[in-house]
Amino acid sequence: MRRMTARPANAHQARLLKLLRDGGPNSRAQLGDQIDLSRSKLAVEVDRLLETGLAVADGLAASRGGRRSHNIRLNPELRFLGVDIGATSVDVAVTNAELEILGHLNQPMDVREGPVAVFEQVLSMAAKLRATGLAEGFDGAGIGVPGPVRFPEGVPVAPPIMPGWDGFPVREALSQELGCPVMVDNDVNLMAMGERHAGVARSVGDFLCVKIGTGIGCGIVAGGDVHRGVTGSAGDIGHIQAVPEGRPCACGNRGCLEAHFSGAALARDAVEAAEQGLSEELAARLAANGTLTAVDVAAAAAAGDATALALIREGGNRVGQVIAALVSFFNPGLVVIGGGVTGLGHTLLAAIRTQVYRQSLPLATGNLPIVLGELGPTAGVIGAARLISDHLFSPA
Amino acid sequence: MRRMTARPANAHQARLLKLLRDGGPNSRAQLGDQIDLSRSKLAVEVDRLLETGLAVADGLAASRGGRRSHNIRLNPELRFLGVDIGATSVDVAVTNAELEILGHLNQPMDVREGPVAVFEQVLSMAAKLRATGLAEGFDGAGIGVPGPVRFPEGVPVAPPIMPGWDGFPVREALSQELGCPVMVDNDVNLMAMGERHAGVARSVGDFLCVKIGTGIGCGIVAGGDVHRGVTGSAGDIGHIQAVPEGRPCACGNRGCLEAHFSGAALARDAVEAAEQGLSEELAARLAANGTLTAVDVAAAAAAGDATALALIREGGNRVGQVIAALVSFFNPGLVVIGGGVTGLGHTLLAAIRTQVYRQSLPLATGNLPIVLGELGPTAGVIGAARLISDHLFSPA
DNA sequence: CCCTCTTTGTCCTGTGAGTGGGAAAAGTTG
DNA sequence: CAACTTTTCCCACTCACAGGACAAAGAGGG
Repeated sequence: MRRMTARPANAHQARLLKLLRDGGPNSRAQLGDQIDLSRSKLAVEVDRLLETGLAVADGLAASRGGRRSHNIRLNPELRFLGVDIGATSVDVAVTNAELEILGHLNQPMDVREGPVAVFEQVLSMAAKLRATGLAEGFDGAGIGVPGPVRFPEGVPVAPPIMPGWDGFPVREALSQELGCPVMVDNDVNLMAMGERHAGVARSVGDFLCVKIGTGIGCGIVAGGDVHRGVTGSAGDIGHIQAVPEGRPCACGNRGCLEAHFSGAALARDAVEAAEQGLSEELAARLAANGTLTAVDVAAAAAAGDATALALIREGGNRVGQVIAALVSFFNPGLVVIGGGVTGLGHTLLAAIRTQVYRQSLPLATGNLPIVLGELGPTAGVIGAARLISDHLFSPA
Repeated sequence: MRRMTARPANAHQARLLKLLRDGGPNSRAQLGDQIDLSRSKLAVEVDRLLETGLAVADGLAASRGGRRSHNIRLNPELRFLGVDIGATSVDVAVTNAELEILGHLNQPMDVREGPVAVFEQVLSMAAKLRATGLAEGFDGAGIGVPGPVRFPEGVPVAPPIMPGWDGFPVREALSQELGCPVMVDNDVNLMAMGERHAGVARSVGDFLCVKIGTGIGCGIVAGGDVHRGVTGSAGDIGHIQAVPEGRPCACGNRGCLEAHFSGAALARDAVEAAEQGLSEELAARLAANGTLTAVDVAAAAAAGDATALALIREGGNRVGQVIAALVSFFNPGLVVIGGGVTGLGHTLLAAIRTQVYRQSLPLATGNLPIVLGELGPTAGVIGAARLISDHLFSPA
């Protein structure tokens, strides 16, 4: 099949495509209810979408008391690729035009191997997904990278944890390789977009999405749009000082949040506790695997291990303290916690909530839910698909 | 003269009005260069503005090499009222449609006296300005209050420092009294809008405006728009914890930024230092006036008093630490420092800069000016006038 | 099964916004 | 005074869109 090359010709068509994407198949009449257009104009625009192949007819809709309407849906053969490059692993997924995940692969991998090696991996994963018959090609791809991105150009800038990526033309290179349009963004921003599209943040216009993985970052959504800042580094909260004169951090300062709590810091603390004999549970796991991760700490905590619980609580307090400051500043309507350490679950959440509710003013916290992300590892790839579909479903 | 009641009938007219407001008198041809409309259409819309009296003809423009053009300007009889209610004083100013200040009054006053007493004062100041012949009436008024505001309704909500104002229908009451449209916002947001309209932040789309007066607040401008948060309390950074287990604050917590550095805290510290005999300069001023304010500290510092300088530096460090966190989070293109304590000048600025440049990542601080506000006490009233003019110069 | 009512889809025309060209008016420059 | 510019006014033409008329298709009642 030839890939779709059409783009909406005007704002109406773009609007219709987004309605179909977010609301699934719809009858012409239902579309008419949601959009402010005369029936004649609507019919013309829908016909154009059918002509260009962006949408297709899909049988008859149920009757609403009169003549039955024809259903319209986005072309079911459209395929988006969502790529979420984390610090230690890559997620690649294929979605249809409604951003439903049709296939999803995850592989451990170190970003520090550099863009060339990583993209080789990504492309082979994409090829594997294609080989299963899920897709014959891709109409667009969204890529998330764990660092700041100059958004318009799709180029990482000065990424602390991924040297070698600085200035690498990710967007252009992948667009060339995949033969389709590509958009690049920070992985945390994509997670926020994912949760907003299909997760807990559906229909919330102002919220924060804190991702605690190997590092810590924060997606900022203001007025429905992602705020990226002037250099694309907005949300980079890992190096906010959480502890005056605290631990040294890789960035050269002391007391950075990331140095005190993150997947990496937690693992280090756990190993230390195990070696000092503070926790049998952790020691046993260390002996078994030779190493510890956040998952081990979560398991130990679930088993009631006091040391593990204390580690989580202390970390939660640190993060909560920073989030409390951000809540006072930003006054969001929701805070979503996501990333690798969400396995720590309720213990972590409780510690964070305690800090935030205690330290921020009642007006800001009064009706502020602080919840775990709903989509887990798929948030990033869904957000990536959403990014490119937003781009492609806008007037050219 | 009857007040203008016309409003722009469409987006083109609104656009033209804003061009005339921000760019001053302009010829039709110059307007044509700035707006994407055919000459014929432009002529029609300009004529309508002239008909409704929103704009007037204003002589001939200089020739650009051919026939001379007629100048168009906003009706010079339009008057906006800008009101900036601070914790301890009120500013009231009259502007023309181009937001130039024609008259400005300032009076000490305590907000805690409640809305009725304050508005009596404001109305009498407005009447005084009117009596000078500057205005025969007002076409709109913008009001800034020192606390969170539910923006669409123009009602203060749960303002910590102004009990008695909670839920008071400021917008409606003043609209009734003044007989013109009124908009209400947080005073810090208005300061940000003022600096953006006519001060250092001209043409900066993403910046923070930190106002250090009796308390501390922060105006947030993202993508050219003020971010107010879901409950209108965004930017309320005075109660972010700056010192773990620090001084008790009126809010019930400990270590709030505001408890450690603000006009009020600085005055308290200065008195304490004077009484302990740490500073002759401050002691002399205390003896002379019976009290000390930020102005005294500034004067003492200017005279080289070591204690005063130390107080300023320490305060600057505290604020700088918080701003550093906000810079990491928000990634602004500019930070403006304003409010009553700007008299502390370079010493304060240097302390803040040091902290921010040290604690935030280079990508965020690389090209980040941190400067004093340019407009001083007029920022608030200009912002207020801007607020109402933005409202009135939008399609109805 | 027939009749009426409702909903959906199509066609057609009127309207108003907006564009673009040309001519007249009003300048400047040499 | 002639040649050239710029502004302004006027007019015809295009285009998007609304809204009504009408046909098609189905539901439901007698």
